[in-house]
Amino acid sequence: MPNILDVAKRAGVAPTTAKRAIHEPHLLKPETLERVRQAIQELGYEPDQVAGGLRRGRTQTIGLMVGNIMEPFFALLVRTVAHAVQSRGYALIVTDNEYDSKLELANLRVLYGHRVSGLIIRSGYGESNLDYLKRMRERGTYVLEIDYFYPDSPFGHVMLDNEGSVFEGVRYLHALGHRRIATLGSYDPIYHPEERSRAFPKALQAVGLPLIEDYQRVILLTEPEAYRLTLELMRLPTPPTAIFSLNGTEAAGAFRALGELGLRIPQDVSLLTFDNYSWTSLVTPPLDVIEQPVEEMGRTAVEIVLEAVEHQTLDKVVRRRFPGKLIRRGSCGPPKDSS
Amino acid sequence: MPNILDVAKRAGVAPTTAKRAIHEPHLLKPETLERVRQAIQELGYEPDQVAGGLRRGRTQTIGLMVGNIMEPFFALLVRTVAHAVQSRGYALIVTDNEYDSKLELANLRVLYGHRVSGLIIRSGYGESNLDYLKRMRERGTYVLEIDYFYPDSPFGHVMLDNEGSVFEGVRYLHALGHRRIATLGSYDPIYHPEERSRAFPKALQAVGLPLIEDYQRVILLTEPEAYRLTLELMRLPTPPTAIFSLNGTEAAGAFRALGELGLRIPQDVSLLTFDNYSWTSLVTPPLDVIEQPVEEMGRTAVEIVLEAVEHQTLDKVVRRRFPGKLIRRGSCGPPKDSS
DNA sequence: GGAGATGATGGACACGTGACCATTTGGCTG
DNA sequence: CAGCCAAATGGTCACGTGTCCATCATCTCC
Repeated sequence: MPNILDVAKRAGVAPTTAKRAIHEPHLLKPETLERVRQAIQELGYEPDQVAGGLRRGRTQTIGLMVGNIMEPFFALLVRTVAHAVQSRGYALIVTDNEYDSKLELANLRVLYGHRVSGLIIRSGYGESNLDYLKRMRERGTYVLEIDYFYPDSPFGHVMLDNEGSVFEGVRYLHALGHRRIATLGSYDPIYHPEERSRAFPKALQAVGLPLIEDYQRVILLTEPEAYRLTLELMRLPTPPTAIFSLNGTEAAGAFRALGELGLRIPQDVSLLTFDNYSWTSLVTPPLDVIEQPVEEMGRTAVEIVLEAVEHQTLDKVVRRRFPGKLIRRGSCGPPKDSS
Repeated sequence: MPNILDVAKRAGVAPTTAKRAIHEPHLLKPETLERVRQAIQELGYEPDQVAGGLRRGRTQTIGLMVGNIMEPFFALLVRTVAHAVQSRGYALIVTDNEYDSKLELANLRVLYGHRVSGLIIRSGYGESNLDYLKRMRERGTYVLEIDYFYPDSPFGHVMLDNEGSVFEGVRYLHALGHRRIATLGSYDPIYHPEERSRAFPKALQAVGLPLIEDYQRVILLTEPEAYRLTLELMRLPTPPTAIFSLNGTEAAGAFRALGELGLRIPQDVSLLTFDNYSWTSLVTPPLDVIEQPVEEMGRTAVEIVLEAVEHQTLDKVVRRRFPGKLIRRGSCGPPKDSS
């Protein structure tokens, strides 16, 4: 593996001059520059980011921790972030936490060990790793939360306008005539500290609807739990006339459950969900969704992180909100009986 | 950021002793070991992988290059590989090539710059980066191909048994009575050098069916191209009675096209596809698929790579094939007219 | 033509670790 | 208690780069 010394020797210049050909080529005489460039070419030299990272104190590396790479929301986020950092010459180390704070801590250690310059994190619930994140920042990593943030978090974040989107969804269903609306999972300060479920009661209040206690259940926002909860809800003596799924993963479980119960959408029950996953437009009927601008959020996150990293303003706190977009396709309609 | 020297000082031992507490704790007196461990704890010391990587000549890092992270096949692969390498103390750098060899080369450079110990790559088509990969191997990176491999590749690979799976799919459709079967994309040595499309004519021959030239079109295996090709095929004077989609991304385009044409599955046309993507079981009818054991393939790839890395047997070539699994759900049936 | 400014190039060192070799300590034997 | 050996601990240096400071050549100006 040739290094910069080999390049210098071959070009007949001092190591410093060779390095300058890479970082400050304008300082060199064109003729010298050309000689060095040729030597680089001939040897196939490529700078060792590891050595550079050691000297610099941080690597040209960004960490991205998501909830679960399999969820299309995160897959798209990974892709967008990967492209954005690559175009700036950084590499992306990807991990997930499966919403588990122990696994999260283990993976944070790995990222810290690799001295990532920046970290974009979708933290899990449960016991907080905020202390560890703070220490990472003290030691040179810029931290930005995405999609969720810890209460009292000292870090910036990039988020959907969850409250506004829930309000919009509830207004939409209310306008269609629905009076009995259920979300798939309700708020809980510890197990489910999520903005969407938290906003739901407020949204009902805003349109003058009561919160139906029977529909309130704390669950994980996964497909199997959403499946079970949907079955339970629809078997109640007075089932909801509309189901509001809090993410696209839940929606798959709900859709499956409704299908198995033989309920027609939207005649028997309306279904609205967050996340415009591609399958939602393939099923019958295609689903009404609230789309998140995932790519814009990802690119913004990278900009914030790299800006802070390159100016070494690690304490800068940036908070950005993005609006959701309601897409109507036909899975929501007036309720059967306006009881 | 405390380093091992700070730890040594605090524990009142020499640096070497402190290092041994991490790598060879059995050499230390239990009492000394305890003192060092306490110092590590108190300082919150964590080894600098960058410095270690420099000294060692390679980092505890594996590169994974996929075609497109958004495709569920690759998303699942990323997740599996990430978990597998993390459990062995490695970090994963993820990139994609969008099946474009120029982007691929740019990203390979990034990976090489970071001195990854191993590389798992799903290469794109077109101009080959084989030379660059060979140079990476010469310089210490173990290379393993996955899902596709270059003709004359000197590297090992982990692959589906594509030919066997295509044979199984064709036998299945033939047994149902189909005589006019089309794949979504046919073989081309340069633009589409893919095992599945290549195996298709042989499979037809094996069951005694002729290859219908009218159905042979070279396309990229993407959703929009599959959508267009499906429209074209079904508008032919003598359209196919069964469509064999070569991957799950194509299947979405085909399904959409068939829906727009008002064709009923499987009464008017049967649809069979590679990849058991989750949406395929949600649509009406649920699709018959050939499932790949993605997770097993990912874990196997990691095992092969880490084994070679840790024993520094970079020239070892391992080739593994995994069988596909046909799952029947109802999207394939007898053709309308057995003409 | 000499002083000073500018352009162009060179040399030395530190980043934190792992590998290797050197030294000290303690226990046992005769 | 000397001698020896193993156990335990210590010291030194190189990995390849980025940064800082130093040197040398050339040009300008009065």
